[in-house]
Amino acid sequence: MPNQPTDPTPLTHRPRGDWREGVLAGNIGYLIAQANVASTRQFNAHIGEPLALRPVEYSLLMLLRANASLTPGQLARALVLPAPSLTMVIDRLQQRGLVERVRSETDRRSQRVLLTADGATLARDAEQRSPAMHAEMDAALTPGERLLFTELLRKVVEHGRR
Amino acid sequence: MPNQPTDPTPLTHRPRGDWREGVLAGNIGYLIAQANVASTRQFNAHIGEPLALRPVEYSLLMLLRANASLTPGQLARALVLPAPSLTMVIDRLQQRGLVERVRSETDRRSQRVLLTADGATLARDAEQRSPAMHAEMDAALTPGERLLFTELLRKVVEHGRR
DNA sequence: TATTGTTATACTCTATAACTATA
DNA sequence: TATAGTTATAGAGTATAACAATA
Repeated sequence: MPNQPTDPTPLTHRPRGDWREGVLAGNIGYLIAQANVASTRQFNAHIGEPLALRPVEYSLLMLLRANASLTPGQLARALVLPAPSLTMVIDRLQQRGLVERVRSETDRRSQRVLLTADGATLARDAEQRSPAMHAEMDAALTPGERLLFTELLRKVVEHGRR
Repeated sequence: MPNQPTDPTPLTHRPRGDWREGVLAGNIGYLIAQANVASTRQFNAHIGEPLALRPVEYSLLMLLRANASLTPGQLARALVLPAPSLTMVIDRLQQRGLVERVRSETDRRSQRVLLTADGATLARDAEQRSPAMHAEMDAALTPGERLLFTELLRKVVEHGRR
């Protein structure tokens, strides 16, 4: 639980360094964007740079690890990415030999994306690095807070989906 | 408080639509990125499109509303933006007549950025639209959850700063 | 020499529209 | 006509290095 000492100064007037945040202090969108910067930095340090994976590439590998194979359409929806962007992501991963595309026999328009052996190895490696990445985030939160935070994020994401 | 009915299915194996999230379900970075997409959409609907303001431009105006004037250096640090990016943001706002740059008399290298009359009017308008924007986010959270969420985000951001 | 801010440039990310091929 | 996916293209965001002016 967040258990701040009660500071009578309104959040909007509390100085952070040499400036005041004003209404931004309570602005969820602003805070989410800032948190996104921080967590992206942590991702890059622990997974992105060592394995040469971008956040979206990592997410895609994790999805294929959990689902064996998915269509580009499913991946686009899961990652909230427009289809053309997804095509490029898959192209890159395919060029690196991490995923392959297999055309459906029954409907030759559609295809399934799946991990190659190399892709599965890299995905496993990436997954094993997750605890180290989370350890850094966990330094900011107690275990209880972290669980709470995850649930609240899930609610916001779920509600924001359309 | 998040008060989920206890579902014995592990988070990683719960299907969302026609796929499973796997380890991403508990991945804070992934959730933050998704939440960022949702909140950016809400920002654009309520403030960004009606007032032709990008998120960073809105943030900058709110900071100037709270601080009267700031140097580009302070703004860059506050917005976690590299200096050249900030230059371009200020350029745009200046061309629209929303902010102006004033050179310091004592140290002619530095300058102060401040709102013009038009900028102050637009900033006030933008601030008045915030409640409507937050109302949408609030539909996903109870008032208590929202406060909690804000505090947790602040902790993560604070800790991720460097 | 160090600092403030800008210019130039490149690279990534994202979004839209138009297209191909199947159905 | 509708759907799955791709190509082409443009715009926005972000990062780095080199520079000008001032201290």
